[in-house]
Parts: sequence; C-alpha cells; structure tokens
Amino acid sequence: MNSSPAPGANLAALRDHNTALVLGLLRDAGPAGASRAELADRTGLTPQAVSKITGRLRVAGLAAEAGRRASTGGKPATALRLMPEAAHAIGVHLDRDALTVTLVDLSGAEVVTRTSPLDLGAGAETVLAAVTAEAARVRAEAGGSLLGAGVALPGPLDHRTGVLHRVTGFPRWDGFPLRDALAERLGLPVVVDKDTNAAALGLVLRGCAGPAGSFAYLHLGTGLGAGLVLGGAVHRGARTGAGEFGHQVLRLDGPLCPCGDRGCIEVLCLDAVARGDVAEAARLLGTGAANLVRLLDIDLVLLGGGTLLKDAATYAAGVRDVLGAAAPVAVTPAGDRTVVEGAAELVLASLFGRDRLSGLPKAGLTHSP
Amino acid sequence: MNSSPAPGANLAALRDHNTALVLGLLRDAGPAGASRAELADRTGLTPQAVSKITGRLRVAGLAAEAGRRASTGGKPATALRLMPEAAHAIGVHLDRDALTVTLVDLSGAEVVTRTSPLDLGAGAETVLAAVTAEAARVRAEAGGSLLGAGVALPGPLDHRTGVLHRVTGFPRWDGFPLRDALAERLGLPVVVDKDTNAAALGLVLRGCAGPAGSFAYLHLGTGLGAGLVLGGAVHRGARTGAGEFGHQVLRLDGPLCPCGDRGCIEVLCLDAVARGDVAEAARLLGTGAANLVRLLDIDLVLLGGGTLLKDAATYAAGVRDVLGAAAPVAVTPAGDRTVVEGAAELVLASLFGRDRLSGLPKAGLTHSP
DNA sequence: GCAGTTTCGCAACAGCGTTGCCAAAGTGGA
DNA sequence: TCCACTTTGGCAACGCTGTTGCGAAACTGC
Repeated sequence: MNSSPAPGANLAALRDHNTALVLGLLRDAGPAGASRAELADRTGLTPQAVSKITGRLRVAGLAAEAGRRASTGGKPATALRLMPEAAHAIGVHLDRDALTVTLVDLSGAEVVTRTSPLDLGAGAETVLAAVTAEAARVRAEAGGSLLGAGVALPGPLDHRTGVLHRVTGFPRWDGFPLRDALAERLGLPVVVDKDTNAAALGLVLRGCAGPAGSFAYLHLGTGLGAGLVLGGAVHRGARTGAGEFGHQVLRLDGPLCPCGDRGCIEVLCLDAVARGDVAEAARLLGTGAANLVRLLDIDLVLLGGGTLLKDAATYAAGVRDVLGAAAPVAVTPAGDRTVVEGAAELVLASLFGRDRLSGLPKAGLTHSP
Repeated sequence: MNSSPAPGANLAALRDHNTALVLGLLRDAGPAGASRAELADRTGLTPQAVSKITGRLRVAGLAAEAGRRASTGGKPATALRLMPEAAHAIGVHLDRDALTVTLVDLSGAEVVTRTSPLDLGAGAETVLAAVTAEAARVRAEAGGSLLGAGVALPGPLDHRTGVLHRVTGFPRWDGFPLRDALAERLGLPVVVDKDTNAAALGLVLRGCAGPAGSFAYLHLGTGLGAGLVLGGAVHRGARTGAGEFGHQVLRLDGPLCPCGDRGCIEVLCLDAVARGDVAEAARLLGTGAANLVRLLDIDLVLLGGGTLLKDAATYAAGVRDVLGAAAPVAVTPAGDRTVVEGAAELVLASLFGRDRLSGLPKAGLTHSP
C-alpha cells in the first residue's frame, strides 16, 4: 500500500525513514530510554549516523539525554529517551451510541479522556458539533503542540479520502467527507479510519506485534469485525474494506444474514450471544480465528469489543480451546480504550514509521531551517 | 516482512531501491520501452536522477536505447528498454508426480522448458539428481548469465531458510534443507517457496496486480491452496504458512478432513470434484473466494491448477456467479506454466523491487568498480 | 526563419550515511 | 597506583546520492 504516485526515494525520504525508525525505537524503549549504540545495533545504521539523527531530534526537542547506564567494561552508555510532552494527538471514537475523545502525548500515554452519549444517526451537523466541542475541551491540555486528530468509527469508509460510505445502520452518512469537514472545523490535520483498523494500529504501537509481526484483533461489540496486522503494518486493502470478518461464511447454506448471504459468522455469533450461550459464541469466534490464522499465518489473536469484554475470560478460554497450539490468544491490553487510543495513534503512527500509509502529510518535525 | 535485523536505510539501499524501481518499470514497459521523462514521472524522481540511474543500467548492459518516440511538440523522447538477454534465471517446479524446469530471460520470457515424470516420494537423492540433471540441460542456453534458480513445491516449508517441513503426502522431507542442498549441487543461489506463492509472484510480475494492487490466486490441483498478493507483494506470513486456503472451515461441523478439522473447503471441494459435480465445486470455490475478498479487500481472483484448468470456463463461471460484483474473476493467463514461471521469478523479483523479502542476497548487478 | 516546447546531459551543489581518528570514562589485572 | 583494555560517542573529511541551474538538441507551428 505504498503511495503509488511516487515510489521513488530521495535523500529527504531516506532521512525521514531513518528518523522515524529511531523515534519509534525511542518510543518503544519507554522512559528508560536507549543508548546510541543500542539504536545503531537495532537499526543497522552506523553509530555515527545515529548520533547525527539523535542530535537533530534533541535540537527539535523530541529527545533528550536521560542519565547513564551501568558500564559493561567501558565508557558507560548515555541513555536517550523520547520527550513525550513535545507533541500531542487527539483521538476520537465515534460509536453508535457514544462519543469518546482522548488526548495522548507522543508516547501514547493518556492525558485526558471525555466520554459522552451520542446518536450517530442524529445527522452530520449534530455529530460534528459534538466532536468539535469535546475536542476543544480536551485540546486545552495540549499546550499548542497538537499534531492532529484521528477519528475511528464503524465502516465502511475510505481512509485515504476520509469519505464515509453506508455506515452500518446509518446509511445517511453515505458520501460524507468527514475528514475534510472535521479538519476545517478543528483547524487541524484529521485522519479517519475504521474502528477496528484504529484499534489494531494502537495495539501495534503498544508492541503487540513484534517488528514485522502480525496479529488479528477481533472486535465483538454490536457487530463483529477484525483489524488485521500483517508484516508489522495494518492491512486495510485498497478500499479500506479489509477486516470484514463478520461476514465470513462459516456455515454453508446457514441462516440468512442481513448482508444477504447465508451462514455468516456474525449472524451465528450474535445469535449465540442473544441466547446467552457464550461458550458457543466463543467457539464460533475461535473457528473464525482459526481460519484467519491458517490463511494468513498470524502470530497472535487479540480479543476486544464491548460485548466480549463483559465476559472476556470465558471468550478467551473458548477461543483458545479451538485454536489450540495454532496461535496464542489474549484479551486486548487496552480494554475499552482500545479504539480511542488507536484513533489517536492514527496521527502519531507516521512519526514512528508505523504507517506505510497515513492520510497525514508527512509530519516534518525535524526540518531544520 | 522487512528483514527486521536492519531496517535502517543507507545510500546504497536507496540507490538499489530506485534502481530496482526503474528496472521494474522498464520490464513492465516491454520491448516498446519507456522514455526517461516517463520514468521520472512514474517514480517521482527528477529527470536528472533517472538519467543517472539509466546511465548505470546501460553501462551494466541491462538497458539500451531503442529508437525515438513521436514528438509531442518538442524534442522527441528516446525510448529505453530492458535487455532481456542480459541475465537469465532457472525455474523448477517440483510437483507430486512431475518435474518441470524452465529457463527464462530477464523479461520473464521462456527460453526453454523441460518436463519429466518424477516421484516426489522417491527420496532426496533421487529427486536432487533429477533436478540437477534437468537444470544442467537447460542451463546451456543461458550463456553464463545465470542469476540463480527458484524452486516451487507443495508446502509446508520455510521460504526464508529453504527448509522443508512435512510436505503434504511426503512426510519424509521434513527438515530437509532443500535450498542449501540444491545451491551446493548447482553452484548457484537458490530460492525455495511454496508452489502457490511462486505462482502468485509470477502473476504479479505479469502485471496482474497494479502497483500496490492485490489478488488471490486459487490453485485447485491434487489439493487446494492459495497465493495471496496484498499491497503489491506476496504475503507469506512469518512461517511461509499463509495461503492455507484449503483448510478454511466453510461448513461448521461438516465432514471430517484429513487435517483433523471438520468442513474444510478442500474436503468439500475435492468431494464434489470426485463426484464429477463441477458446478458444486465451483460454488464452493466461489464461496471461499468471497470470504477472501471480503476479509482482505482483494481486487481480483485468479484461478489455476491442474484440476481446474481441465474445465476452466465452468469453474470461472461458477466462481463468478457467487462473487457477483464483489471482485472480477479470471483464469491464470500463464496456464499450466503458472507455477514454474513463478519459480523462475523468485530469482528475478529482487532485481525489480518486487520482493520485500527474497532469500537471494541483493543482486548487485550495477555495482561499479 | 523564428519562437516555443520538450527532452536530456553537464557541472556544481547540498545533504545523507560512512570512515578514520581521537577523547572520555569506565573495568580489571599487575 | 598505574596501565592496558574496552566501550561510548563526537569531530572532520569523505564518497555518493539525488537536486538544481543552465544549456544544447530536436522537433512543432506560426
């Protein structure tokens, strides 16, 4: 999913790539930081190159020295760490009945979060006004260093243009240019993506996939969807349509699904949930997950979503039963913040070289005069 | 799926990237070639950079000028084209009962192909001897400009190490280091991959996916498998396990499959084939394909494999019936050469920047002294 | 015949990571 | 206490990348 118009790379692209890489490693290292030598080792760059890059980052205020490490027989290493407060991002989660807005710093840590009820079907004007108002409240904490806002909501939609399609249950949104409309209101760059994709991205930045690793995030809420991380990056497909896990046919010629097909996993699973048969719902989820693991050779299955989190342990156990040794199963470590946190990461990801396609114009924080 | 040990990029990596990009565009342009201005436009590089790159390619004998284009109001463009005979690659297709070896030039065009019967269960020594003998015959046509050999065979296996696992039906191969064993016999770099992955790669280089495009290649032979192309690159997964399409559960609690699960698409589909019910087999294939298209947002479904090609039109129609407008369906344009052609492309892909992970050490054809 | 357009190369350039060298700051043995 | 050794990391010079500025070449159209 490269931006195909200009796949050629010049020196500036090379510098940005390496800078993002280092910045990403610094973020992963956390408050303890990492030494220049460690960074050089992990990137494959020479120590001198790392020195130059970290020097630029320090001038830009994105990194700072953070004490000494114990010596291993020579000069002790100087730890470098990310300055989390150097920049912030807003995350917006538009759910069917609620609005959550969060402000996070560069490290992805929560600064403040506000949740309010919302009718996603109330019309564009009402929804936009609510988002704008909540964002303004949250924004005060950022102190001007705001990179942009990421918005996560149910699909289908087009994450490249930020235009919504027939959002499930709310067809009136079809064709609405959410990204541009919100960018104008907020005066900020805005990135829009499906809720499951945002969640997956957030989990990537939490380190749930190793470098070039993979996992599937299965989200069971009012519907059933998935976010796929392949080769370290979120797989969205050309039309942001990837992750339509709910309409995988699992029982040929089974019960009719609202989507028109028969035997979709969503209709089977939601039926089981409605009957209160959590074990069967988990078994269905597990069977679908096993299909994913086999098809995509995935390292890990992560579970989340409102319905599932109400009985997370039972679901996890049921899915684990079906998957066996095929892949480990875990519940999302971000809990009910999974989506909104990921929404904020939509903005930050490009800084850390974790996007391979973000709607944001390459944020050039280190462009020296 | 970057080679994670060294994601940092230096000037050499940048040059190789841009060179591969230009080389790839020249290959896609075919004998008609492309002008420097066109290449600059498509890569996003400056015309001057393209001139330097193509200059190196011409010195290396990989490209040459090929006449003038018609003027569009100014100086007419000079076409550049790939010199296909500058290098060759061997493709080896190890099937359960046959061995096919082919020699292709840089453009992927067939120079010579030899097919002979083979028992894949006859033991490593016998099989290796057969491959070595056939490769030697084919090799004579290359005139020394041989980059390496690509080997495609049924999985499971590890394409990064070239070590086989319990190849379906032939468990004796488990743990055999095919890549290294063959590399030693041939005195050439060798790349090993699953047959379906090789087929998918070959179709990518035929232009079946646009840049950053995607498709699924469904292969129905003695088994059922898939090669997945996502974002312009073959998706193999961390353990080369991706594409296990045959064991997608399609009928929950359905008939037992040799793999131990129930209702796998392979067992359903092969049953239908055995009954002579091609229409039902095609419907099953279509349902599985629809699952893929929805899950991965895929642009195109390509069909191939020995069993399918015997009645390609019927299968294509049946699959098309199920998929409807979700995605176009086509039969592999390479016919029964799909796999062996792809095997040869395993070697060539890295030259054209189409690998993102090839076992081959970056072939530095343009390294000037 | 001349202005305009388009292609493309030469030369000088800025900026990238690399190399060679050295200072700083520890450890550990004599 | 001293000294050899290891490890970290910066300075300066360097080679190589794509870029910029400029001009020659080659065609169209008035």
